Amino acid sequence: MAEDVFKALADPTRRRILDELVERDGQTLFEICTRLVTKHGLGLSRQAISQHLAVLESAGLVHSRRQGRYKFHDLNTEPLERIVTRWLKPDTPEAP
Amino acid sequence: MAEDVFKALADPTRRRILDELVERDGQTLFEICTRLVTKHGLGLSRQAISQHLAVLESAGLVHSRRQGRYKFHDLNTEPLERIVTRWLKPDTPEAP
DNA sequence: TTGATAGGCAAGTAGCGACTTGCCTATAGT
DNA sequence: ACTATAGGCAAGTCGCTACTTGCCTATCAA
Repeated sequence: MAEDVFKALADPTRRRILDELVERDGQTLFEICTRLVTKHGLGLSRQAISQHLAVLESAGLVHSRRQGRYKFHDLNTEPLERIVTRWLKPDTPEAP
Repeated sequence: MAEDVFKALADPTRRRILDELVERDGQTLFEICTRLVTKHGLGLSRQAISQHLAVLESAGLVHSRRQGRYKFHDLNTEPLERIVTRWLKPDTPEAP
């Protein structure tokens, strides 16, 4: 649903997670945690990030694949392209 | 800020308002109210819509011009185009 | 001027959402 | 078998936000 995508994008931490995944796909929960802490100084618990990833996944923005005791997360930009074109009129002038 | 744009888009009622404005620009508060009620069956007070319009306006998604006792609202899609390209890699394959 | 229309301001309420804490499961290494 | 690592589940707290209610201002028509 578009509803889930918009709600997923509403949170700044979740957008940061997408930022990290667009840099490198296939990161685990712990990798994302340490990245958010070191690079952005966010002091969040592991569960907070886990819940954010669940929201992103149910919105279709992130796919995950389990492998042993690791769970790798991949970015999926497909839902992003759909939602915004909703309000872009077909005659909207493109940047020349 | 992108923050304001994402938060503005997070609410389904505000997205409906954008839907109405993309159909016809320059609507007043009362026009938007009656449209939301009749077309979508939303039972919202006038102030609720007014507050939603304020959020959309401070996000830059809606511009308003006062004229006498009327206030006309216009859609502005410019912020929309910026926000999503953030996660679209340059090598993202376009639909052929 | 009076009444009706279009809109604004402010306080209060209720529910959702982000985050934490505590405990539990499963896989890997030794 | 035992320990450490990677992750999950569930309940509880707290703050934000959507919405309402009540009252006030400004413009237009008669």
